[in-house]
Amino acid sequence: MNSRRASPSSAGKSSAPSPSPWRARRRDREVKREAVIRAAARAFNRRGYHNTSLDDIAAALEVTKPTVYYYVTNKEHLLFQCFLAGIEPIHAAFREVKDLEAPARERLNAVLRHYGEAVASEFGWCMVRAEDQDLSPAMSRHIKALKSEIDQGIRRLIREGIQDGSIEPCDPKMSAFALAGALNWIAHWYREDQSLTPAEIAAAFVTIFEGGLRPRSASQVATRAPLKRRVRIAR
Amino acid sequence: MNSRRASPSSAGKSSAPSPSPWRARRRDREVKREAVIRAAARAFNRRGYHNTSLDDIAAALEVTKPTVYYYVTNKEHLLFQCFLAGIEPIHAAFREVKDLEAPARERLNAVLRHYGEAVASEFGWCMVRAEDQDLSPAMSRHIKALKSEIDQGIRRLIREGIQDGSIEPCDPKMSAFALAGALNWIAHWYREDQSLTPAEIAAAFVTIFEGGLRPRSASQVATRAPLKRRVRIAR
DNA sequence: TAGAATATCTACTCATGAGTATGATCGAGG
DNA sequence: CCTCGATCATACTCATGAGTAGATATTCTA
Repeated sequence: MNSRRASPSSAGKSSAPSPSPWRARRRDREVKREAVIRAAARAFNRRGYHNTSLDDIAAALEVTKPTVYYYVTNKEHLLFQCFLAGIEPIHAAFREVKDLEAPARERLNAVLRHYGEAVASEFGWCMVRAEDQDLSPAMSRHIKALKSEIDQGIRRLIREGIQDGSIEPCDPKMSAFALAGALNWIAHWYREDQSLTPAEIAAAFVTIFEGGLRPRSASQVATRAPLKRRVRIAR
Repeated sequence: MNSRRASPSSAGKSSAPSPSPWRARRRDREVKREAVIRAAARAFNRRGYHNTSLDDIAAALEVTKPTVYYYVTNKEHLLFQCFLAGIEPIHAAFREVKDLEAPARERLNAVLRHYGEAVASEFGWCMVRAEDQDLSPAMSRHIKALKSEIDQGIRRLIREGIQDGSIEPCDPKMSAFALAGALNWIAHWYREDQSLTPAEIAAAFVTIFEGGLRPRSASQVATRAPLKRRVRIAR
């Protein structure tokens, strides 16, 4: 983490003489800034936003609070940066899928897989839990807007799927809520040390969403209580 | 909980006829206590646990903070009470369904409907968001245990459904996470003034869970991009 | 109506944590 | 070697909010 200055020390850098130190400095600074954001994400993830002090974050980086403030303007912005880092891959997924020739259901599935992986990522917690309360009105609006984009994107894909016949007709709004909710919730239970990788989890979820609980095979075996479980009417 | 002194209070009670004032007092107290808990739930629901001070709750009840402390021991217990109030109907749903003769899928659906309604209730937020962080270790364990019971109950119903053929074979753990997640998330977006009632939302979700996104009808129309949307391969 | 529970208020304490003022340090360029 | 700017630490301020001490008010009982 602590990238001490890599200091190429210039020294006859090709012919180009001088803007290198400036550039190196700026790059260093950006690296450190990202380290701060990652440390914050990890801390928020573990203890929650309100139970994480900037002193905690600083301690995790082995620096002091003013140093943290040297890289971010305040705690709220810090959360916001974590949020952005978490949500970016989802936007990327939409872009990636945008111009694909494929039934909308498959495009939706691709987005959902990326979505699930993003939620299980280091920044998943921040992405999922930011906004609600504990944010200034302005910031809250901003985050809500970004989240809404994603919601609308999912709804659109569902509508397109219904149109092209690849998705069973349904209420796009409710379906989008159900899908996003299931995936968002991953942030509540997933921890690194899990047996499944984020990709595997996302894939499992997509399978569940696609198929539903009701058996596809016509079989439809028992419709009565099968083996054990006798009724004890008289309670 | 608070076992108030049953107060034999010595004094030849025995034949004594009228503990009525005592009883009335106790009832009053219980009513007020519940009012405190409801007020807290509403406040937590709106502004979140950490952004709600006990002064806020007191103000909502038009009393002062010490009065609130007269009815609950501290903020954490207050959240815990809200949690219990929220989770009770879910436990009730399990009990209700326990001795039913019906395919497990239908029993599961009944539970999920109650679950959804509970999450959309006044206490839904507290039930869903409690535990995580911001709770003492002991309380956290307690709440986790109660939540785990519900999770295990859902998994059990899924397993039973797979056995009796009413549910498509799947990973019970992942499926339970998906279902609970989708329903839990309702607490994040549902507000009273919605067009749909909690019952309607719960029903809609169960329909989605059951059927899945893939069309049931064999039709399977377009498998290619349908109308607009031409590819711009060259990026 | 005295006197007890019971119920509520006024006016604090005290810890925590966000954010800052100010000074030290260190590398680079002159 | 000295200065300058970038970086980081020490040591604060200040607001907030949980929880409490010690009244006071309100009933009900005797």
